[in-house]
Amino acid sequence: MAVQAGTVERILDTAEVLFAQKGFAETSLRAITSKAGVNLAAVNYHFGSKEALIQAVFERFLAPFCTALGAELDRLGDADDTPLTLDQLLMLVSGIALTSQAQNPHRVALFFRLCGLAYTQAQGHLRKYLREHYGAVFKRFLRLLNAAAPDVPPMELFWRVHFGLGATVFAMSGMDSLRAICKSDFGEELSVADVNQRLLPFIVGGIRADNAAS
Amino acid sequence: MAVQAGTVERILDTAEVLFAQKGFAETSLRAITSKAGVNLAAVNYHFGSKEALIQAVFERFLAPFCTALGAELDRLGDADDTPLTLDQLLMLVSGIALTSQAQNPHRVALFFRLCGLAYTQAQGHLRKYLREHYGAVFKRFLRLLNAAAPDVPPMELFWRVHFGLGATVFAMSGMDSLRAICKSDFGEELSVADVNQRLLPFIVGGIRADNAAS
DNA sequence: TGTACATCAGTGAACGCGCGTTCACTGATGTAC
DNA sequence: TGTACATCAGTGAACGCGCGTTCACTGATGTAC
Repeated sequence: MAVQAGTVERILDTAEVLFAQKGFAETSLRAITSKAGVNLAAVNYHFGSKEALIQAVFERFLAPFCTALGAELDRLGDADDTPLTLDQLLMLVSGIALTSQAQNPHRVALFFRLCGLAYTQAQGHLRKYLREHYGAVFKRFLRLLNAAAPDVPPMELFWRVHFGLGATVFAMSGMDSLRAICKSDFGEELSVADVNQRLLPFIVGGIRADNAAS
Repeated sequence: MAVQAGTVERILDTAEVLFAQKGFAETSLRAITSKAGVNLAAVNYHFGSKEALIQAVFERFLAPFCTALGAELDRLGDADDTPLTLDQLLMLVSGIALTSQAQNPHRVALFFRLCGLAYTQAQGHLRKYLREHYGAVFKRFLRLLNAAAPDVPPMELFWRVHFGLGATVFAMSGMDSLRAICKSDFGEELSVADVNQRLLPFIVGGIRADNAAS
């Protein structure tokens, strides 16, 4: 009854916010459905299970992002003739992340928080799903990074990329509390974009660092 | 009955491992007590609640670490006469983290994983507890970092330290799966110490990076 | 055009289950007189 | 030395609760004849 616009979308919209706020296990289907104004059984009707809902939340972010990233990489050409610099590559990803969620940039921070949760919470099914669906795009990007930082050995780069990923995820996850501390300690109110602007040089500096002595 | 050695310790030992493996919400008291071989009611008897058990797990790590760190900082002298370098400071923390858990270095990775969980999972009570008990030590350390990197403005440093913390937490959290990927992709089996050795230059490089233009 | 049936989004109530917590209790040990 | 009582670690069973999931059902819409 009452075919209001987009039950499925309302569930996804609500779920992504609540998951990011409290985590997957801590957010009940009852909390999601009551806040979304839909019937409790609607989640299992449309998605099949809570696990499938979690995956659907991630897919709604990642599918447009990966499509846009792939298209942009195709456009710039994969060939080694004009390799992109490290800064260009990171700016590219950061820019696509922002524009692929044109609606509001806040969603990007929210998504990284979900990524952080995906890594730290159990959710083995989710890690498997992400690897299977998006592992190829990640490897393609890693190859470009290798071309952009030729003096960093591939394995070293592998680790540094993950360190940078960690810094990003952590910064986005703790964004709100860190910004609050920053305001109370330094009296400056930074936007999400301000934090990003500080994050990029940190990562570039980390990736470019001199190799450790033995 | 049967006063076996250290019911309390057996609960803490088991809880810290299970929490790190699966998260706080996902680990039930029944799982902890049955694996520890103690009665289910023993947790509430000795700790009062599950929340209090979580805090006790953190305290058992942090108390000796902070004591050792404070003592070492006292020994080196807080005064500005011979400021420590960035590398020295980070090596100091890393070294104390390792030696304060003399038993086995594996516990350090485990602890950072718990820290990652503490940040990403709800657990508001835990963040409050950590800030109240250990915020002062952290601020003291931040002041020393400021002295060690005088050309990085304090607020910039604040953010970069947290980026570095994020990289650390994430690396330790995902340590096992990252090491597995590293082995399958590069054929090299790294130890936890090897990963740490790669992490330090990344963080130093990130903190030392040139400031972003505007 | 009218009727019978199929499809499908959505519903309300109930299901069984595992959870953290509680409570009356046991049995060993220490203490006072 | 002996007895009564207090303390305390630990126990077993039960408590109520919120959870994800299921199921029979409704009512609107589309389709075949």
